Amino acid sequence: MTKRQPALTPLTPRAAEIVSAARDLVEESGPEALTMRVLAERIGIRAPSLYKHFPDKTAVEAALIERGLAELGAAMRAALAAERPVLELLRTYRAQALANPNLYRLSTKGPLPRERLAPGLEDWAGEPFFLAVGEPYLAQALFAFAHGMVILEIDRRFPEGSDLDRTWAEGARAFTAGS
Amino acid sequence: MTKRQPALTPLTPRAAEIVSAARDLVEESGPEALTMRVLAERIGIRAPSLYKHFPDKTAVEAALIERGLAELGAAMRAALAAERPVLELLRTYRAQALANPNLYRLSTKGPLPRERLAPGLEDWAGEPFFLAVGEPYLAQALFAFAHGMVILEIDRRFPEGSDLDRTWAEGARAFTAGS
DNA sequence: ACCGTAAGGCTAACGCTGTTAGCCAGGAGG
DNA sequence: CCTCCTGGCTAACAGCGTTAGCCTTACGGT
Repeated sequence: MTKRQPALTPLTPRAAEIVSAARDLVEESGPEALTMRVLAERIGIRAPSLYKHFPDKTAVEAALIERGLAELGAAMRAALAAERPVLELLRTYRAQALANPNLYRLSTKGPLPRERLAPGLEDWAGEPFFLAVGEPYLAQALFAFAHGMVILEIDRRFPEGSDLDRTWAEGARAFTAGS
Repeated sequence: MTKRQPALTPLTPRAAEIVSAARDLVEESGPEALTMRVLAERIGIRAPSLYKHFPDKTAVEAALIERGLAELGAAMRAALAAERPVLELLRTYRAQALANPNLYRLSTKGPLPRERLAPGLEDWAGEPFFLAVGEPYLAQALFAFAHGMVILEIDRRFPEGSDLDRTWAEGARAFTAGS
C-alpha cells in the first residue's frame, strides 16, 4: 500500500556523529547557532576537519533536513490509521514540529536542497496529505495550512495569547467540512 | 469603521534614501544580499557611515518590513470591498507577496521585530482577515493558509509543475464553504 | 618487513560579515 | 569668532565558511 520509506543518504560512523552533534546544537540554540567551528568543537576537532566528512555546511544541514523529513513523514503515516485522519494528521504535524522547533525552522528557512536529499524522500514525506484527503489540490492546501500554522506559531507571529488550539480546530473544520 | 493606517516610524531624508536602496537591493538579489557594505556602496558612502542613520542592520530591515506590512495591509483593505471578500483577499495577498517576493521573504524569515515596528501596524495589517471572515479563529487559520501558500510558492517547495492556482482555489473553497 | 596510500587530524590564511573607535571637514548658532 | 553637531572617513576586531598544505596513523600489497 503505502510505499516504504526511502533510504537516507548513507553516512560513515563519524559523519553520523557529526550530524547528531549538529542536531543537538541546532535544537538547543537555533539554526543560526550551527557554525562549523562550534560544531567541530562539540566533537573535539577543529572546523577544517569537518570538511573531511562533508563537502560543505549545507551538506550537514541537508542531512539534518533528511532526518527531519523522515521522522515527520513516519509520524504522519502512523496518524493516517486514526478514525479521523485529517484531524490526527494535523495534530501529529503540529506535535512533531513543535517537538523540534529549531529543526523545523532549519528545514523550512528557504528552498529545499533537493539535489542533496535522498531521492523520493520529499514525495514520501508529503504523501500522507494526499492519503488523508484523497485529492492532490486539497492536499497541498492542507499542507500549506499546516506549515503556515506551525511556522507562525514557532516564530511567535500570532498575537500574544492567541488560542491556537482553537485556530487549529477551526482550520481542521474548514478542511474537513466538504468531505 | 476600519481604522486609519498607523504612521510608520519617521525617517530623515537620508535614512529614507538608504531604506529605498535597501529595498531595491533586497528585491533584486534576495535578503541575504543585503549587506551593510553593499548597501553603503549603493548610495556612495562607506559601511560605517550607515550607523550614523541606523543603530544596526536590523533597524534597516525593520524599516523595510514596516513598509511591506503597510503596503500589504492597504492592498488587502481595498480587497474587502469586493463581492467575495475572502476570495479577493487571498488573491490580493498572493499578488502582493509575489510582486515583492524577496521583501516577503525578509519579512517572514523569523520572529517579527515588534519593538522596532510602528505601534498598531501589525494589528492593522492583519485586521483584514478578521474583517473578511468576521471571526478571529477562522481569520487566523485563513492567514496561516495564505502565508503557507505564499512562502511555499516563493521558496518553490511545492512539487515542480503544481497547479497552484487550483490549490489556492481549493483552499479558498474550504475557507468559504462554511460561511 | 617495507613501502605506498588513504583517512583524518592539524595550522595558517583568505575574503567576507556586522560593528566599534576615533578622526576630521563643513555648516549653524550664540 | 568660537563651538558644537552632522555625517562622512579609515582602521580595526571578532566571527563566519572555506581552502591549501602539512603530518601522523593505519592498513594492504609485494
